[in-house]
Amino acid sequence: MDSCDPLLLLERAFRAAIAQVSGADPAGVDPQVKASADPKHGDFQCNAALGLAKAMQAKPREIAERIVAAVDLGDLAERPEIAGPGFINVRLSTEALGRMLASLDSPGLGIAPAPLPHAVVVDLCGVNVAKQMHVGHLRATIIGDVVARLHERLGRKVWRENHLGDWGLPIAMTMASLRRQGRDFDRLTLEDLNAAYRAAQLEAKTDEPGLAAALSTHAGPHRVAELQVQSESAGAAERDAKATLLRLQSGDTATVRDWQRLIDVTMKEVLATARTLGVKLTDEHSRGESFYRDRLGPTVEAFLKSGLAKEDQGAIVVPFADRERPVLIRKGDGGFLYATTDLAAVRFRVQELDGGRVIYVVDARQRDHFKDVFDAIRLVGWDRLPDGTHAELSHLAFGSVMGKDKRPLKTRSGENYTLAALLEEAIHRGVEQVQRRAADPDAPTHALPQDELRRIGAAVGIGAVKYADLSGDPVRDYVFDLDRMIAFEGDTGPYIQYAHARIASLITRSGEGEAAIGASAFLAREPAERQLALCLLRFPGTVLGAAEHLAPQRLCAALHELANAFAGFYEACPVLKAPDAATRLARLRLSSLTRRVLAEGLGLLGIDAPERM
RNA sequence: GUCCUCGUAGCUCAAUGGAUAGAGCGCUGCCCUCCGAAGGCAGAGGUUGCGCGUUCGAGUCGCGCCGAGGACGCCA
Repeated sequence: MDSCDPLLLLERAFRAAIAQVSGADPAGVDPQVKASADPKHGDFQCNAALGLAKAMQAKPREIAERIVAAVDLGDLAERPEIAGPGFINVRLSTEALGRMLASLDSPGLGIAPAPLPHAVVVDLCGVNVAKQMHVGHLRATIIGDVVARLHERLGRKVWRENHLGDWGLPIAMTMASLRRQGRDFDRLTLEDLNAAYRAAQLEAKTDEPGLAAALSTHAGPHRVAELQVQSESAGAAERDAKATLLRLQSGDTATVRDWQRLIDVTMKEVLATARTLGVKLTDEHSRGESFYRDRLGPTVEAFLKSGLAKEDQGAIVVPFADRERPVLIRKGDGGFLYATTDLAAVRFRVQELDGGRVIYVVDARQRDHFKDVFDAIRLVGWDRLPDGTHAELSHLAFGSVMGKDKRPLKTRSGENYTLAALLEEAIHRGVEQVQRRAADPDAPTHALPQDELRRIGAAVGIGAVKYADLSGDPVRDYVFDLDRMIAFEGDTGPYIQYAHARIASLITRSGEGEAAIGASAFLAREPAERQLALCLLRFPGTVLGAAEHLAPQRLCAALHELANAFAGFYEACPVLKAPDAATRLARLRLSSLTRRVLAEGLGLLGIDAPERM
């Protein structure tokens, strides 16, 4: 089977050569082959000679000579050149480039489905029942979706787990509050739930510290009385909520029905938002906290039985050897905490979903929490898969979305932005852009009907927001700036979409059919053609690396580079006006493959790639 | 107080331990006889927060400072 990844072929060849020269076991050799940053250093370089110098007591250049003499590259490349202190520079042959491009241009685009044992579990979205989605959920949802798509593309079984906050006192409080108001549970909107949730939170604030302070500072009797009344009504609300929670836990029919109603109302809007975002998230991906309710007691029991947990000031905690802070798994009143639920969830995901890789796409502020949970899981051995191997537990931590003032994003009136409002604005801006361009009589979108323009505009607006979010290091905060995100210039989603649309348009204008283009040979002789070809051949490795390192930004950067490489090619090598028919077809084929890779890459990012825009 | 994350060009961000630290935005000057100026070419802009160490080689790894943000047992 001929690989279309030059890196793999070169690594194989150099590993053998280095083993021969150094006498080491080939399996343990790191060939240190990488793409050259500068074309004048060749297409690839092998840096292994520099590190071997000391152990072999020879000059690096001398070792490089011996590696070059030993390496068998077949017709992959000419004889490598040695440069600088001992770099080995490799320039691929035109024949090899053409052959690898042809191999890449297959239905799978060179990404071999290599289904590994065990599933991948991605915890994403993480909404709470009765709460509006906000920008924080944007990140958990779209980053999680991309991570899931990447693994699916590699042939892995992927479980998308939307771990809803659908259980516990906050939900009971909201229900109790709505019932006191005499609300009709069949006519609720998420807006209503959100208001009730906030009201319930407010009611429950006992302000006991305030009361104590008022007493100790001898505040006026009026103030003390006021605080006492507030505290008493809060106490009543809390008792009401706790009673509601008890009824829910004991399965009281009416209470359970109302609870289900709250979930339905919330999920209807969450799933609608997921559709707007182009995220693969449906009802079947919901598995909320309530799912684990019968597993919480046994979880604590298991930790107690194994001697890993102990009682401390009435609570049950799991201490760690390397830090002061223990993790609480049961409260003094017997209630469970979110760590308990997460412990039960990790166990379920590893042992019952067969998750060999369990990924939590959650806010970076919960880093310590996940460190505790994962460490506790390893202590108790619940990271062991049915076949005895250990699951990899990862927290893909992401930073906050900020406003231009570098503070958490607010609307002009100072309210928290709902995700729905944010997306609506993005779509509006995208449609505006597309309509403005369609006004140009030369634009292929000129004669398109309005609803088609709106569809394209929505793809641009949503693509802009998603790309901006995905193109940076997830752990860092970023500033939400629609003007920058939606620009057709620069490292943006619309830029890549536009590059894709332009290539599609170029191919259409050529008048050549898919069959004629596909039958042409690949030719990459000119420097700009070679650069484009090398960029294309990097794609399979990029997808693999992005999945392995949970780094969507790598894929973004690769697509941006590819779009740029195409611009360079287009500038230097006439396509439609190529010197002869064969060259014209060959360049069209290179263009066509570029378009496919861009579309595939955007697809992995969950971003639409319109043919015209 | 303890712990975690992040400090790279004016701004937003890249750079599996490799050659002269790269893009984009913004700025200056040129360039549309491939389709749609997505851009191309040239230029200005850097002590990679500071110091010490490991290494043939450090923006990258280790230690210590400085700065910003965050998390810290009975909320989730």
